Amino acid sequence: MKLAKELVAASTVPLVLSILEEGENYGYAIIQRVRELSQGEMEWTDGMLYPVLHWLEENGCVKSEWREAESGRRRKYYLLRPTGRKLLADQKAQWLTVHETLRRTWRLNHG
Amino acid sequence: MKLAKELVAASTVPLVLSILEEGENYGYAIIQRVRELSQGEMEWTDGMLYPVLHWLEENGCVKSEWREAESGRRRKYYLLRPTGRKLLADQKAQWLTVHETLRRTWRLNHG
DNA sequence: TTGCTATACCTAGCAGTGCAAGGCATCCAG
DNA sequence: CTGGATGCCTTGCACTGCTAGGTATAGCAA
Repeated sequence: MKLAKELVAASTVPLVLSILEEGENYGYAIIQRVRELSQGEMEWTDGMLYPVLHWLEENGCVKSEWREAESGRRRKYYLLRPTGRKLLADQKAQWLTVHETLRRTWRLNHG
Repeated sequence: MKLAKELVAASTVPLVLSILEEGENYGYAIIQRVRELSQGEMEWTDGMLYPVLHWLEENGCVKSEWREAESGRRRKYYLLRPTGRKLLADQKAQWLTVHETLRRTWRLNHG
């Protein structure tokens, strides 16, 4: 199933923050985690993720650290900061508000 | 709570279609219905709704009929068509896919 | 050694569009 | 006769998502 771009846009920040809430992580792995969590339904491109990560850092929601993996590769790990936790809580609340609104009609329409 | 514009964008079409699934309706009333369903959390402007309604009609998802209300006002009623029902089912499935993805992380993160 | 795939990160630039802002008309209450 | 609620419509451009392109290294196979 191809997901509408609006839906992808709406879920990007909450998903990234949620994944970072699981623990520090780096860009490439975040994309794979999204694939896992969505059971293959969501396929992010790196070109859409990195700008989001940079934005989150600029706004104090996450901080980043370069690290060397055992493999020898350089990875930029992102960690959630308090501001990011607040943003996540807010985004979660927003999502649930809309979800409840939709669910209300779906229930009425006997879904 | 102010809703992120991405989230509003993502929910517009599914919400409009869901409301029309409840029964034929017209623009102005749809905006009020959204306010009701969201318990005041979502406030749509007509400037964002009408173009969506027109798009849905152009694409055969709904059809419209001008009617005269008892009040004497002219209203343009929209009714859901089979194509619109299909789109709604698809949008609903998409929404639930993303919702499940988010819920999975939230559950893991012990929300 | 050469080439291919997976890993890993970055950003410029512009196509595409959401929606604010503005316009029009009618009904009713005060 | 004024203002607010009802009711519909469209233009235009500020904004931005994401494509497309760039860099680099590890590991493997031919």
